[in-house]
Amino acid sequence: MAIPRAARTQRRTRIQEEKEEIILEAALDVFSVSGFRGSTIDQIAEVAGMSKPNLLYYFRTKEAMHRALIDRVLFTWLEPLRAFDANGNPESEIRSYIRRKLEMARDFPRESRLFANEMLQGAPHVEDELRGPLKALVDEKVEVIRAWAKAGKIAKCDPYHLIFSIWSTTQHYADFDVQVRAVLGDEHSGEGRFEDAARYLEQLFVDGLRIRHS
Amino acid sequence: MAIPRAARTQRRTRIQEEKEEIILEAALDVFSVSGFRGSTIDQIAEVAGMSKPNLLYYFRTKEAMHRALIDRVLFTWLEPLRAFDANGNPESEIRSYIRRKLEMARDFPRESRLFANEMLQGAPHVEDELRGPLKALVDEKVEVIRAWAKAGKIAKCDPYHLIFSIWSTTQHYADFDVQVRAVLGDEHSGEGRFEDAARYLEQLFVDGLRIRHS
DNA sequence: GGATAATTTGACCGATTGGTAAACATTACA
DNA sequence: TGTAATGTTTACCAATCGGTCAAATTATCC
Repeated sequence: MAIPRAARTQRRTRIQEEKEEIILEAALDVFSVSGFRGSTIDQIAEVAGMSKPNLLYYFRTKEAMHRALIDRVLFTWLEPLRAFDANGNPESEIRSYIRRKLEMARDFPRESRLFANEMLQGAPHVEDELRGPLKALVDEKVEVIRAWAKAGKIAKCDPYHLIFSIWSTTQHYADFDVQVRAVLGDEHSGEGRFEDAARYLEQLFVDGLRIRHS
Repeated sequence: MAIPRAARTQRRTRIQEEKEEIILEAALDVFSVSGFRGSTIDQIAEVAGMSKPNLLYYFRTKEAMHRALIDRVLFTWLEPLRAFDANGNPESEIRSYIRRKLEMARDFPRESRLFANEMLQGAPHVEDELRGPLKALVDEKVEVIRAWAKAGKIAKCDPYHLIFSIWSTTQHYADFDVQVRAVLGDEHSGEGRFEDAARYLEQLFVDGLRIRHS
């Protein structure tokens, strides 16, 4: 008789690690496109290449799968912000933060969409994490930016909205990928568009559009 | 015997207009949160306060409801970009475009989320509209911006990515509303946050962060 | 007021949903 | 190699899904 997963206290088997990895990979495929409600265990099972009961042997509910996925993604997702260094100089820190976020949008678009889906639905599964760890981390970095502004190294601006604007502009290339491709047309939708985006965004944040006042 | 909706050629009844309005309103509530796949006709029927068969009397399928909703939203959603005037001066045009988009995020968050949900799912219902009318409109405005850059009124930059960045930064306040509230905390989540966002974004796009090169 | 068309609903359908039970197969380990 | 634990599958369940049907109700118009 198999022991229900939640009751296991022993170390995880090799097979467990492998299969759980495969399942989470498949779940990411499905959840990131259809959101929690719109995804079905059958879909995930098919992508994972195993039967539904087998899948439910490793994760007892659809919720548990989603939970495990969110937990894993949330940590790595905040890595770039964590790397934001108070001792660095504003220009290089902001430039590299934009670069890193953009790289994540390019290399982990499914993770970005999973998160976006969760936000659109009102964050029913992660609101605590948002109000807790996320807010704490942002508050910390906000102080860094405020200090820069106070020291005259950067224009006075609302640091919260500055962070929001970096998040939104970079994640846009993952979450709204279809729209970006459609608007740019097939000829400009190659991988070069991330380089274009990086160049534009760095310019925007560092220099603005340098609009001539008339 | 009732005449199937699609076959009707006569003018629409008063009741038809009212009920279709109620249904689309309810459908917007539901679809904008859960996306197409994640929403059910029963949910919409309950929000609309009528029985499921009654709802299906006005829209024969879930698809038809979604379609009608998307069609209605798409048009008004592009209104701000259409208003973008080639003859205006760059600063006021960009400022007011940002303002208008931000107002839409504030006043029509459900419409924004409906659209975002559709994008996340790969735009299965609207890809044609993106590649057609949307791209055409953007291309037109891109030429305006290019002309401004050529005339030296504005910094040289990729106009496509400029438009993307205005879209993403403004819509962020509708689509990621939960996150914005969580990070700002309850004390700064009042209606004033839209004024703060507008001030910050206008500054960003017009002047940038004026980072001192070190 | 009566006929006729438009609207509304309860009962129902087959398919799909999340999840279970138990038999069966495989692995790890003494 | 035997055996106990782990892993997998087939068959199935009640609930919900999108949607139909026919009967009942209501609005419209002469």
